[in-house]
Amino acid sequence: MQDEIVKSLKESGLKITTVRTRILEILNISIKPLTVHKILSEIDVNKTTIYREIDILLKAGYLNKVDFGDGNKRYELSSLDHHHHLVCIKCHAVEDVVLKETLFNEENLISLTNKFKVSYHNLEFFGYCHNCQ
Amino acid sequence: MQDEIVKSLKESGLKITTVRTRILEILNISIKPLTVHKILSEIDVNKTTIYREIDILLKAGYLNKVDFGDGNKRYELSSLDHHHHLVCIKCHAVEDVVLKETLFNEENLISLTNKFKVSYHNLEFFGYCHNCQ
DNA sequence: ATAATTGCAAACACTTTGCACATGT
DNA sequence: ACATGTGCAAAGTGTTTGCAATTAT
Repeated sequence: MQDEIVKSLKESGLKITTVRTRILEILNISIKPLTVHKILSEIDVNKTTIYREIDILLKAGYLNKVDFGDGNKRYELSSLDHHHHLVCIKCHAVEDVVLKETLFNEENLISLTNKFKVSYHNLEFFGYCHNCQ
Repeated sequence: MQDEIVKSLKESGLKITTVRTRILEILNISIKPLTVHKILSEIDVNKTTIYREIDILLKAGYLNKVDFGDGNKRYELSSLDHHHHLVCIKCHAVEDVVLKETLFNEENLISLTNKFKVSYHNLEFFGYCHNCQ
């Protein structure tokens, strides 16, 4: 694991355990956000531990929760550049996409016209990937 | 219930039942998308019936599923104009918002550069409402 | 040494299934 | 009459809790 992350974890009062390291590794390798179920299948560990660990990593800011609206929560590293996902309705392939226009202007408009201070947003696109069209 | 909807329901082979009518009424009155739990608290009906009914109405296209990422699925009438939500992280108030720039252009770009045909998207904003800032 | 981490069993919450009965058309 | 809708009990999933044992620092 990268020295930076190790240092950051220690500063958060988090120990460098096998499970913690493996979760971060698995998410680092994965090209798409993973469910608890998937992570569990990759590590020989009790499910309670995974749920607790993900909670810790989420709260400490290492992970982002991603929701594809299918009833399964997914997680990805928060260190990735800001991006959204293209989720294929048919084969469930997931691609990343970076918007040409950010939503930053929209968020500013919302702040002015709705008197609502936007902290973050969730945006995912659903449709058919190249192979499934 | 509006004649239009009654006609539409009948054409879909769906009967005009008390439960069905009440669900549509409740969602019509509500200013925000509702959870199954909330709908159940408003109607004296078995939970199984609600789950089944929402599934039917979703598939028939009368409802949209909305996800605020808190683990609870919410539903709203699909007859509403296309809009997104501003969800307050603190008091959980929900406002509707219509973007000045649609995501239509982005979806076209995605179609060209990613060869991915977008069918729909999910977009919700999270932050602090007027009162909670 | 001691605070953080883990496993296990049990509890919880949400959702679905099978089947018999009831209702709308 | 008959297809659609409903209630009930039970089963399925995903997630959390309490507590005792273990591990990293």
